[in-house]
Amino acid sequence: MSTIRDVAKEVGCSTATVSRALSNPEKVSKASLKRIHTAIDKLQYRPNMLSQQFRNKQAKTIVILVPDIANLFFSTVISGIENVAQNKGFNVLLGDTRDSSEREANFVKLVETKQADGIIQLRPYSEDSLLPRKFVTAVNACGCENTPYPSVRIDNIDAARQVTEYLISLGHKKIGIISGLNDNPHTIDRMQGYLLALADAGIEFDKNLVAEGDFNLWSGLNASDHFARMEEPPTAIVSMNDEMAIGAMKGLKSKGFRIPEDISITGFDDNPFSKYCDPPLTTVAQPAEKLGEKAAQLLFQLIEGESEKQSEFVLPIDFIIRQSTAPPKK
Amino acid sequence: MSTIRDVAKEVGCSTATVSRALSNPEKVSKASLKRIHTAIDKLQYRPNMLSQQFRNKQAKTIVILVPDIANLFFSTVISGIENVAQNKGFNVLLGDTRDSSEREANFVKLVETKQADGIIQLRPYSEDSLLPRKFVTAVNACGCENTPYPSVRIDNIDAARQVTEYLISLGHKKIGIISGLNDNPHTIDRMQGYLLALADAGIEFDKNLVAEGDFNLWSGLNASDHFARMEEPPTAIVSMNDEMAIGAMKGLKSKGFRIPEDISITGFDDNPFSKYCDPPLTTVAQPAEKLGEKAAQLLFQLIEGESEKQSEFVLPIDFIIRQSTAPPKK
DNA sequence: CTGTTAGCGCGTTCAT
DNA sequence: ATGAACGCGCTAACAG
Repeated sequence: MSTIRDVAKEVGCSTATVSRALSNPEKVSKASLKRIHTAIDKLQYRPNMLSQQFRNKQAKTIVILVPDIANLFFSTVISGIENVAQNKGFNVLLGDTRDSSEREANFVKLVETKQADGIIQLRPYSEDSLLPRKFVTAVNACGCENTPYPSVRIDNIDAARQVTEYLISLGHKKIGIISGLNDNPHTIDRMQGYLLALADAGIEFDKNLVAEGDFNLWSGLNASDHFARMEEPPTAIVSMNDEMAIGAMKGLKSKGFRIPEDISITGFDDNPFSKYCDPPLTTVAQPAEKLGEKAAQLLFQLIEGESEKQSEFVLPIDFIIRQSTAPPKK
Repeated sequence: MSTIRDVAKEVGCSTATVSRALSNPEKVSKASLKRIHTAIDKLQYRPNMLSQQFRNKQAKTIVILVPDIANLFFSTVISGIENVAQNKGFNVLLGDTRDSSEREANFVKLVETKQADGIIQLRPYSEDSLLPRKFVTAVNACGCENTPYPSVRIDNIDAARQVTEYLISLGHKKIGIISGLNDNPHTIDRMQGYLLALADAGIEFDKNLVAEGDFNLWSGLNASDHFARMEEPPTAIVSMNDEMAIGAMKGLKSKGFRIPEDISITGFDDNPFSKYCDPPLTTVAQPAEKLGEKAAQLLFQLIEGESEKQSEFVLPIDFIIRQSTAPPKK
C-alpha cells in the first residue's frame, strides 16, 4: 500500500501539502488540490488510520459492555448507540462480557490503553463494579438508582409500581411476582416498586408469592410451576421481564390455567414477540433505542469535555395494556 | 499518562528493556524484570496500544457487517464470533449496516485504512456486493450458494426441502409458503428447496400459494391474511423464518384456524421464542453460534495467511419437530 | 542480558 | 501557499 510520501513524490510536493489537502483543503491551492487527488486515485492511496490515531491520540472508538449480545433488549440499545456513533464518525467495539468480570476488565483496559475513547456500560452498577475509574470516560445505560457516574435509565421502581397498581385497580389482591436473581439491582428496584404498590393498597406482602427467576424464558416456565402448585394460586403475576412472562404463560396454559381469565400476567421491556404471543402481553415498554442514543450522546459530550462529570437522565416508560390482564373472576 | 520512557527513566534502563520486559520477559533478567514492574505499578504505566498497533501494522481488530443487530439470529452469530475473537485477542467492531451500502462501504474502508484486519459479512452475497475486494481480508457467514469468497453457511436448499418433504410425508398436498423479499438470496435458495420437494412428490406448484414477507413478525401476520382469505386455504404453510411463522400463527388463530388441526406451520432458525409459543413451532435449527465461530476461525486463518483464498464450509442443520405440524384432517 | 539507533506514517510547527 | 524538520510511543536490528 502506498503512503502519503508516495503521493507527495508523485505530485512533486511535500507530504505536508498532501496532508493539508486532506484535512484542510481550504489551505491548499486549487491546482495542487487537483493534482493531489489525481495522484491519490492513481496510487489508490488510503491514509493509514492507525498512524492518524496514534498521531492524534484518539482512536475514535467507543466500547459497549454488554452482558449478553444475544438478548433483544440489549441489542436494541446497541442499535441506538450505533446510530449516534456513526453520525459522530466513531466506531463501536463490542464487549460481550457474559457477566465475567475478567472479560470486563479487559475491555476497560482498552480505554486505558487508548484503543478506545470511552465506554458505555449496559449493566447496573454494583459494589464490585470496575467503573467509575480514573482515566476511563464512561457512562451507564439501563442501570438503576444511585449510579455513581453519568447514566441514562428508566425509573424501575415507578414502572414496577405502575404495573402492580394497575393489577390492584383491576381488583387483584393476591399478586405473585417472578423476579430476576435476588441480588440483581433491577430485581431490587422493581421489587421495591411492587412492594410500594402493595403497601399503598394495604395488601400484606407474602414472600411465598415471590418466585426467583433469572430473566430467561425457561426460568419463567420454572417459576410458573411454583405458582401452579400452590393451593390457592395468585390471580395475577407480575414478571420482571417479558421472556419470563412468556415462559410462565406457557407453563400455566399447559397446566390448564386460562390467561387472563384464571390468572393475569404482566411483563417488562416490550419485547417484539410480546405483541405476538397468546394472549398478547401487557407490559412496560422501555425506550431501548432511545436509551442507547441518549447514552451515546452523553458519552460523546464527556469525551469532548463538554459535560459535567456527574449527570443522570431518566427516560419515560410506556405502560402498554394488552390482553394478558383482566379483573379476577369472582 | 506515563510512557515507556518514564518507566525506563524511573528504573534507570533503556526503553528497549522495558519493551522487552513486557513482550519477551524471558529475554530480561529477573532483577530488571522486578524493578521494571515495580516502576510500572508506581507510575501506573499503561502501554499506548495506538502506538503499538501503528508500529506493528496490526489493529488486532475485525469488523462484523450485520444488517440488523436487533435480530436474534444475527446477534447469536455475533456471540459465536466474539467467543473466538476474544480467545485470539482480537477486538470486534460492530458494523450495523441497516442494509445501507453506503454504511457498508464505510466499514469496508476500515480495513483498507488498517483500522481493522478483516471482515465478516453476515449478509448473502449479491451482484452489487462490495466484497470480495482487493486488500480486504473477508469471509462470509450465513450466506448462500456460490459465494465468491471464503464462506460458512448452511445448505438452505436442502433445509427447505426437508421441511417441505416432512409436510408432504404427513399427507399435505396444498402447502403454502411465506417467503422473504423476492430478490433475497435466502428466499431464492429456500424457495428452490420447496420447489424441489413439491416436484419430487408430483405436486404442481401454485404461485398463489406464495406470500411475500420480509422476515419480520408483522409481515408474517400480513401474509396469513392472504391465506385466510383463500376459498380453499392450504393445509400447511412453510415460513422462511420463525418470526414470520409466529406472526402468521397469531393471524391464523385470530381468524379461527386451529394450529395444527386446521393448518400446520413450520419456521426456520429456531428462535428461542419458538419453543415457547403456542403451539411450539416445528422448525429448522441453524447452528447460529457455530456459524459465527467457524467464520471467525476461518477469518483468522486468512489473516495469518494460513488458508486458501477460496473455501466453503457447510454446517449441518437440525430439523426440530414440535407441535405446530400434524397430518391434515380428512 | 542490555543499550543505541532508527523509523513506522502522519500532522504540525516554523520557516519561506 | 508550500516545504523542511521534528516527534508522537513503541519495537526491531544490531552491537556490545
